[in-house]
Amino acid sequence: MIHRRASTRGIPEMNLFSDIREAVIAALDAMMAAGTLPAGLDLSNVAVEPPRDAAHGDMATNAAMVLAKPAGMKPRDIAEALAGQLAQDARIASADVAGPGFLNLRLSGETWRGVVLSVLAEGAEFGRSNLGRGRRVNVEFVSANPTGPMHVGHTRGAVFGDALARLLDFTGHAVTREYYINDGGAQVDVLARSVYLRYLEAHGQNVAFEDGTYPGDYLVPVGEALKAKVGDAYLGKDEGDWLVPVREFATKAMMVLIRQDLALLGVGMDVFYSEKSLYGTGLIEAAIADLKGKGLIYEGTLEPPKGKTPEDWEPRVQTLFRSTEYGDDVDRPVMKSDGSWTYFAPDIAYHYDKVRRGFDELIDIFGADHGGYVKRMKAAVAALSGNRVPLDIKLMQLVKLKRGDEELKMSKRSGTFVTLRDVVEMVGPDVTRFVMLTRKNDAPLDFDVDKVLEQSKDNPVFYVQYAHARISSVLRKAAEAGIDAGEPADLSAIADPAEFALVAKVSEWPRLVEIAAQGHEPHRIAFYLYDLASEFHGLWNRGNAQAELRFFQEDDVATTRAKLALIRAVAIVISNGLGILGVKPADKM
RNA sequence: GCACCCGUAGCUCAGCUGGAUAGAGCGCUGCCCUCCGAAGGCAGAGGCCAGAGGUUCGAAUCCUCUCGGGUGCGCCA
Repeated sequence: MIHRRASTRGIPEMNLFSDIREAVIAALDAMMAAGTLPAGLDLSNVAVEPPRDAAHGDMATNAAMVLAKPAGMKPRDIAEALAGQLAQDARIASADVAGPGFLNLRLSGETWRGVVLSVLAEGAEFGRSNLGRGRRVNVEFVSANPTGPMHVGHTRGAVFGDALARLLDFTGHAVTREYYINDGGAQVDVLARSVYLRYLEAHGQNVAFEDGTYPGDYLVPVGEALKAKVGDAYLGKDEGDWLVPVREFATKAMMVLIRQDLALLGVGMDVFYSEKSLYGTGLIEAAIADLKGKGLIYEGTLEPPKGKTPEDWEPRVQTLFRSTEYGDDVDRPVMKSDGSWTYFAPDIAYHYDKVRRGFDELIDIFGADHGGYVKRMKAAVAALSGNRVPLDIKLMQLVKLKRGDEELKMSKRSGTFVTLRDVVEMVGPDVTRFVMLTRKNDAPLDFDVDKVLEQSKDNPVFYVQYAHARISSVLRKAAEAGIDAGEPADLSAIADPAEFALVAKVSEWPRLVEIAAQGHEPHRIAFYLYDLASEFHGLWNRGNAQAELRFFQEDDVATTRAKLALIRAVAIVISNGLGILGVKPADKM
């Protein structure tokens, strides 16, 4: 029987690996109590994992090897004794010592059938856990400058951040999704001037887009809207008369655009946080004062970087943050020599505010070109929070958009780039999301718009969706035949090793989710789903040769119902996994 | 010059916080569709895990150094 415990949310959590690990720990405790093992051993390194090779059984524990040294015993002797102790557990069919001291466990058929029932009972909750214990996590992502529509590069960060947020939510964290609007710097002035040119254009004037303006025609309607709003009020006026209101108008328009883009992907934010809102409220000053109070702000002069001295380098005194105290390579300026803040200062203030809002953990998702920024940001958060709040920064590598061998290049100068909207319109949100998550964040990603639409095995999106669709198809067929798949059936027809192997894969799901959540690695979900789909398709294919492995058994309702339970469990996991990735499962292809 | 990321099969990449004989897809080779749930299936070849030391019972994984690729490096956000 499967041991279930209630989480603090009252949700039953079936996690076979932690269940069996508990059994192993209990057995080791019993052995210590009986004197078979020395008392007081540290068991924290004892692990129960799926073996790499299925021939080694269903689960393996390294207990004997980890404990050999502290116990002063031979690994194999410990393993033998542990095997004897575990033999009393009804869930464990056999325990064999192998290799240097692994204990390979084989679980009973009844255990696997119990897993199927648990999965059906938990349904959409299967795999959900209280790992995070309600800790408050802030995930800041996208944060694209409000100067234009989102492009492919932003898409990856958006999908990653959203999937990570869903993953953390699924594992019991209280997640806030946040977008930092960089509306405080020179780039929004450039935006304002560009919109002003479009505004002149809307009034029938001929304008030239020089360097230092944004020539993209996505600003044409913004210029027209501005005309509709203010008429000719800004015609022939000095920049000083219109810059501020146009900037505000344009930024607002861009954020509407960006929200629409995010919505196309199914990404929603809880908070949009304006950089500009930090100025004039004393927040920056307060953040810097906080650091100053800790002795981390001083006036000083930086050394020129060796080997790459800028032509016009002159030593100058600046206000510096002693980030080297917290592992950075050099101290960083927070104030320019003219007394205005550097971009780093509002960033410090922003993170200061996040800490003050009471988050237990911060995650920032940046583009890879911000790699040089990681250490100072971590230093700032460590200093501001007194090392209380961890900050994890995920750097997103580039996306190379391709169509076959042709690379779809983008050029910011000409104003032509492949937008998020382009991609979503070409392949759809689900495919976009899944593909963006089939690589680790720190590995570059090739996105081939032809390949991702291909209906074949080497396209993971299709392969996973196809598995779900096949299951739906069998369930439809069963329904037509009047077979009720709803009630838990007698599952004794699930008995083939190939079926157990599929259940074993299903049983890994809660563990996999935890690993992915702890590492902030949503890509693991995508790879797992591919493995699971592969296992399922494999069983399906074996049904070609062995009719008794087919899920739908013409004249045997009891057997069919058992097998339907099995594949429903698979469908539940696929559906839950896709849910974390933000992808809708397909019922037919 | 310094910092960060990366280096795994011909190609594109996984590798579950240190486990057993390092995996998948593509490509390649050989079998397999009169019928069966074949938008495919089975099998095989292919690896000095960039290199060298170190820690450990045990290293692709941790540490040090070297080589190679990418990114970044004081009044740009």
